[in-house]
Amino acid sequence: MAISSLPDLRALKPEGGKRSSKREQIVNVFLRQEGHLSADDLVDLIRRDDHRISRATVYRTLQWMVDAGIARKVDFGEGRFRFEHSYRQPRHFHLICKTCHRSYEFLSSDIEALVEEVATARNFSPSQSVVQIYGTCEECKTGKQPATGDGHTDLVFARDALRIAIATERSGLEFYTRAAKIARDARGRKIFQDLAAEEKEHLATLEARYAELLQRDPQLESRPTFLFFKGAANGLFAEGAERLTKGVNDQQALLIGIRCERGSHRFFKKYGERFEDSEGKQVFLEFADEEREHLDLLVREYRALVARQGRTKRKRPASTARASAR
Amino acid sequence: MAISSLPDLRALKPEGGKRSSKREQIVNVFLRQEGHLSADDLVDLIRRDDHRISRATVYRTLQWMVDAGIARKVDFGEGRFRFEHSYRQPRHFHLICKTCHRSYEFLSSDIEALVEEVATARNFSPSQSVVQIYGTCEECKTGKQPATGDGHTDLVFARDALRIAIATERSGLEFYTRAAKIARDARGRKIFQDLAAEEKEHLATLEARYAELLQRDPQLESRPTFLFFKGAANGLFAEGAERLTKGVNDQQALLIGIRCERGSHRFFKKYGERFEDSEGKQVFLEFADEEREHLDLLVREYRALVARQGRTKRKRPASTARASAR
DNA sequence: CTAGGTGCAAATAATTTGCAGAGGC
DNA sequence: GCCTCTGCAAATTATTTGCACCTAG
Repeated sequence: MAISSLPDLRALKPEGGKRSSKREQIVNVFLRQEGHLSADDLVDLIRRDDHRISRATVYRTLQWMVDAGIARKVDFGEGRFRFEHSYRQPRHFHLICKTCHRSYEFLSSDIEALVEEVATARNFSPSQSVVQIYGTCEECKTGKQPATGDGHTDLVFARDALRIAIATERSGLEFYTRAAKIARDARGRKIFQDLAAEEKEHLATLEARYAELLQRDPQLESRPTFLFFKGAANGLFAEGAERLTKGVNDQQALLIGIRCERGSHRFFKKYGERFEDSEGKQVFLEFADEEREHLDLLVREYRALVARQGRTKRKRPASTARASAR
Repeated sequence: MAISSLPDLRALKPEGGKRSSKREQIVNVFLRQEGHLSADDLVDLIRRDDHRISRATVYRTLQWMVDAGIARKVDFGEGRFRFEHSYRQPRHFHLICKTCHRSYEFLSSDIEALVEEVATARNFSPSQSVVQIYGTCEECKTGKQPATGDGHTDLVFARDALRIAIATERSGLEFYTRAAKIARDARGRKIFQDLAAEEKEHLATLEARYAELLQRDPQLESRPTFLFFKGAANGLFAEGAERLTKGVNDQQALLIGIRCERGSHRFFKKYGERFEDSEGKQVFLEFADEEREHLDLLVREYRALVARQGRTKRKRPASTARASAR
């Protein structure tokens, strides 16, 4: 939850309003806090520094922050609102402990997808969704402190992004290795071998980056998952790799690869774009680019293959012509 | 949302409190309404009949209803609570229109499962979860009335239960038909054929019931989905049926069948148990029983097969012995 | 000088509570 | 008669607003 480096407030949408020491003071105190503050919590905090500040100003500043996109108003059903900063904080869901009233954040690409589906089925245009799981947290159940406190979300997010990227890379490596093995055409085999080599190299890079991340926070690995995504379990290429059996020819293998790379590229791009500037975002976007390159390579190769076959055989069937189009 | 037949209030947890005309009046008006009422809405409604009723009494009665389990307090982030009756109403999620402030209900077994997973991963004991999708509803976007109003949830729920049951039955029929085709042993083939016949018969029953349901509400089929469940799309046996290829022997086929029936039985039982008495609940529970019988039959057959093989061959391998245990 | 920021106190809005009277058992 | 329900008015809680004053640009 903590913000590793405070945002530059001067750069942060100063539109509409003149500089005011009070407002800046409130914003600074707010951003320095972690967790979900109620207006009252914030008033108390501010009054430690300066007890000549009015409740109304705090409310007004909170509203200003929400409008400026610095803060988000969240409702935990307590009969009052709480505020969380949105700077570097992606939209997320909450686990809310009814005993200690603390709340924990998580993100689930899977739940998001289902929510999207439900909305579509009902012809509903969703603008925002709330997922709140009420219950009892581990601490309140067992009485003991959980091993991992509120780690820096930034790092945890980067960790989860890297884990997904690594799983995808591993399944990609498996995929291209298999593809190279069953390839019939020398040229096709070369492509798959090259891609396998590239995946291997990239995998090493990602793993190094992961190790480097762990060094920055020794407990990082034991912190709970923040970003849930089922596709990560076996990697996004796992299904494709499974389909690569002896009977598959080069063209089919290319098509399966294209489908996997496309899915992967889309996932990483979509997620990368959603976040504020952060290490995790960077991981997502870099990976998306990587996948994009592979995708382009495969598509080029596929087209070349089809063209060669067109010269040899009669002509390519309409269906594969369609499939080769982006 | 409408209650087809009003519950018998006298039977409804009258514990703790004497009969009071005012309370009964309020409860009756509340239960007659559909949708999500705010305390104020209810006060207005009550005052149409009797304007000598105090706001405080309405609040007290609402609280009483929540305690008695007749009503649920829901928070749509408006800064005040709304109330919905829980009689015959399973816990559900909401789509909330920010324009017209209406809300629509849905249930998603899939989202529930993911929520459960997240909670488990975080060692969190969930007691309740809130899923709210905010946005714009179809009416507010297009301006025209949606074809289907607020249908009786009871009927829609029964419809969805039947749809899932039918899809499962269809995939079950497909599964047993295939299994009978590839069975090597005459006895195994007989079992699969019998089950296929049974599925066919049961399928006809379910379809008749579905048709009967449609007659009760001619628009029923066009009402939006209430219960979302991915497994329904192809039926719970679809995956199993796919695995039934030539290479599969009778023992393996039985195992796959057992796995499918078990999954199916569990799903229907779990869902059936969650709801208040209703047609949908009945559909779920009856189906669960049916699957349970099939499951038992398959398990018996599997054991018999293993025993026979044990006499013929050396001895059964440990792994299959384990698999045959419930 | 002037628009916007700030404090204070009063206003709202939803909901709860204290208390005295009313009514069922 | 007792115990609970009920109405009324006052209290509480979270938040907003009116208004006069203040301050940076």
